Amino acid sequence: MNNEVRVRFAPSPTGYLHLGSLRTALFNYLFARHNNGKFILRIEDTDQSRKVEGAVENLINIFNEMGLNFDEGPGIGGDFGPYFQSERLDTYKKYCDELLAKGHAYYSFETAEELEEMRRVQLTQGKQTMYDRRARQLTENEVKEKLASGIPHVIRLKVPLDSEIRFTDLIRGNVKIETNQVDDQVLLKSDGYPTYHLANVIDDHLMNISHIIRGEEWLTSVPKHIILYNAFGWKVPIMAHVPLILNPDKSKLSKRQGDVSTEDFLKKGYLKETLLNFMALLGWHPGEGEDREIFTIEELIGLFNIERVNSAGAVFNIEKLNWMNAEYIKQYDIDKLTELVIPYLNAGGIDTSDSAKTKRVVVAIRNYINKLDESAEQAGIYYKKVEMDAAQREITGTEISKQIFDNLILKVESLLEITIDNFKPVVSQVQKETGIKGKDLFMPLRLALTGVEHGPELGLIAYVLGKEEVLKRIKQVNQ
RNA sequence: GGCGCAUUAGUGUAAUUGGUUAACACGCCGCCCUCUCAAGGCGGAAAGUACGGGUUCGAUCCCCGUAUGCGCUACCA
Repeated sequence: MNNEVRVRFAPSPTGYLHLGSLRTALFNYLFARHNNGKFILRIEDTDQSRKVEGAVENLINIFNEMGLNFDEGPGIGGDFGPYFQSERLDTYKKYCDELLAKGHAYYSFETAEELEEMRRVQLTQGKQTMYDRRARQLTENEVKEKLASGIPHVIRLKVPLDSEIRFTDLIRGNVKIETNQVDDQVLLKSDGYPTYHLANVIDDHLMNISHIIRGEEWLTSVPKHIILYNAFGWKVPIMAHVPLILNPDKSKLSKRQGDVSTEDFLKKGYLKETLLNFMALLGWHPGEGEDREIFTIEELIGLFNIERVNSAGAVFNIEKLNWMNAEYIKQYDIDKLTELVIPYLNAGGIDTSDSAKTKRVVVAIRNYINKLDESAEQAGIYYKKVEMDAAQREITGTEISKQIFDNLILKVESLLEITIDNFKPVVSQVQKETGIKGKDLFMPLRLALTGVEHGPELGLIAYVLGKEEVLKRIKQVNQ
């Protein structure tokens, strides 16, 4: 027996990665890495009606992009494959037969309509809606006959009655549920595919999963799983059910109220570092005395502790996400950032072939954007032609303006080049020498350089345009 | 309806597992910087810990009840 930590992320391939799933996966990842364990991907594709083409490839791509690497899974390999549940049907069948043989499961032959009718009646009687376990009454011969005549059937879990299941959740503590509340869950569907509950338990056991970290929506089905583990005589993995992520109105985070897919956030220009950092802190905190909120993934791994995950749902606050993303953008390595920004610039119709200028532009705009898709808009001013209307031309044409321009031209010409912070002192110098200050000084300059009355600080603009262009633009206005 | 889980400023969280003026961050407001817009700096408003009972010398923290929210209640996961 070894104590290796092995956790899994087990999504059903729905076509995109929900933020809630990303966080669940992240918690699994952090937990695995923190404990030098293994992080496994298993695809739960047992619902044939919900199959989505290309979903698995897409999923794996996103994880690669996010830098969350699996140790085992589809396309990666591992000793416990296959990692698609749809390829493990024989295994489920075999274990289901074992359950049948041991009397922990039974055949059931109701049609969908019969079940619906049963539920309808229960509802009108104000009773709990669950399978009334009627097929438990079938005699051995009746079952044999029905089987022989080819009536479609499912196999159900024979839940032990009048007892109680207790378990400990790493996040929630002790939970207790009476078995009479537990449905005789279908284990094997009439199409021969297992339900989540059966496949999940068998795979977690066979794949040596030590800890199950998954969404809160599974909490109430834990008793079914425990009954199964017990029926097989298997050890129950340690459980941790993480809280849900909520919309601002506290409902479960859903597509109706905005984007929920990780891909969408990436597309808008939220950095993967931001997303990881932010999602980790949504419902988790490293503990007392820690006021930082910006963490690298390595730091998160070092700090992570599943027991410190909060047990209440957390509202997804996009304002704070924006703030954090802006923080990352401001600190990011400039070359890497430039590389990331270029596609957004191009998408906005900006030509980035002058790579030196592009980099200067990124330096200039990084303090002004929350996410990368705002880049083109912010950068526009650096690529726009100077066009002034009559009123603006009047400002740049005054005697005062001419004085400023003449003075400035000489100074700029003597500069080797305009750097990020040497233009401002030059303007101050002009101010001293001409006695012109404030708006009178800056507005003519701003207009001459950009043709616009608002914008980033002049020093930045001059830096991006460069010495040559600055002189050219001022001289053009100063004719 | 039944069962389960949750509940600290608008939001995310903290509070040495009973003793603090209940802290930090986002957001908001104001001031400073300043040609403008951001960024940055400084400051402020904002919860008496859902409510009601206990236990205790003392409860955000432990127990019970109520309310509210959410989850589950499928041959979906």
